[in-house]
Amino acid sequence: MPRRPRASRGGSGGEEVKMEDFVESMLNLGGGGEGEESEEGEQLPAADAPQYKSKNLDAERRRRGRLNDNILKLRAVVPNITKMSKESTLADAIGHIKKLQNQVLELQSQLADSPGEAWEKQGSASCSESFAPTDNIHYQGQVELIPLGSCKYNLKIFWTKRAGLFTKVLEALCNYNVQVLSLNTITYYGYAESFFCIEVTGFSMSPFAG
Amino acid sequence: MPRRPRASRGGSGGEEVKMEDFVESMLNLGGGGEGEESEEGEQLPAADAPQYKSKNLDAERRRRGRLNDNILKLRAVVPNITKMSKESTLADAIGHIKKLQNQVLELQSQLADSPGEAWEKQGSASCSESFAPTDNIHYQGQVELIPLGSCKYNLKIFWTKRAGLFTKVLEALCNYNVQVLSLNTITYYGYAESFFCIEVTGFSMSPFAG
DNA sequence: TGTGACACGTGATCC
DNA sequence: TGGATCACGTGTCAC
Repeated sequence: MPRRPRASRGGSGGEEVKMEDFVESMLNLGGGGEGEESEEGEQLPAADAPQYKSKNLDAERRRRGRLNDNILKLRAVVPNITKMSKESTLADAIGHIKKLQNQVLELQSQLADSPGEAWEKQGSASCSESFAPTDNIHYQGQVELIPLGSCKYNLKIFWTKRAGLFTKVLEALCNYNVQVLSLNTITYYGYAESFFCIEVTGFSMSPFAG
Repeated sequence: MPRRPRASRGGSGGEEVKMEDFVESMLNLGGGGEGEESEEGEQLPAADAPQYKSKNLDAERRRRGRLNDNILKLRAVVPNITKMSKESTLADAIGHIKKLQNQVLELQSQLADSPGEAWEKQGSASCSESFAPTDNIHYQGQVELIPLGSCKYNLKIFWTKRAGLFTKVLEALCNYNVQVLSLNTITYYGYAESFFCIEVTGFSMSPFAG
């Protein structure tokens, strides 16, 4: 029986007065106050008293209104509402939040997947948040080179999208006898980030080195 | 005053009995039931009556418990809890759902972003759901070519990731005098999808065509 | 008929 | 000391 933390037991003798107020207000509400004070009048003569409002009656009303407003707003942003009840609304909101979080994780893992299959192990920070285009950082170009093995590197280039720029980068790579093993490019709002997994060889079988 | 739809005014004469039950239960609760039935005994002699429970007392308790459980679970899945209150919990949940939905939309637009800046207008279906790696469809390779203008195309290739394969594709493009204007590649769980924006020219200034 | 969901006003508690 | 929040038991409505 963990409930019922009532029964403060130790207050002054004023409890009966409060109880009487409570009973009176309940009777007033039950009677409605229209015209049938006949039965109530004989029980409690203060039937025409000005309602004996509790201290926090309207505050509690406001609080309930805010809570219900939030329940309504929550019901507005959750697409799959199974039942029009508070409990179902909360349960659906919980399920929707979990589904959205899984979706975000999946999309981020798809975006963050890199050619070297071990990009994070190289110490490069995961860039889930810094990718937001609302960051007011203006890059003209940013290059990062991370050695992987003997001749392998991860090349990370951040730039502003421009037609023909990608070809120039490939040209430059070819000039250094670089072979592109794999490549990821993410473009968003005029920016682009490319992750090359490259291998530097003394010679090249590809016609690019011609 | 839109509230207070009470005062049904029209019930039978059994209202006093219900009110008495209510008052009695309130008094019993107020006393706590430990040992000080002295004052209550003189007010209502039915202090040892079996509580005169309302019809739906425990049902209401169960309902409240479920609601609070859901509030707790909701508070568990929302990361940014500003205040430990029901209202703030709901408000934070609403904000979190909105943030997650915006994040999902942004990530999906990043994934669906294509070099031609108008990939969707070419009739290619938006692939937010079919990208899920849990789809048990095994591709050996899939190529799609969508004409954009006079000499421009969108080339869409779906393959299984393999080292050196990307170089072979670039070789093939070079053999057709194709210039890569821009490129998006998304890799996930061993699969890769590349979106080329290419231009076919009779000659090429890039060294690839050598 | 009765069962569940709600709104209501209250007392208690925390700051 | 008030203001805010909460749990409580009730009456009422709908199915």
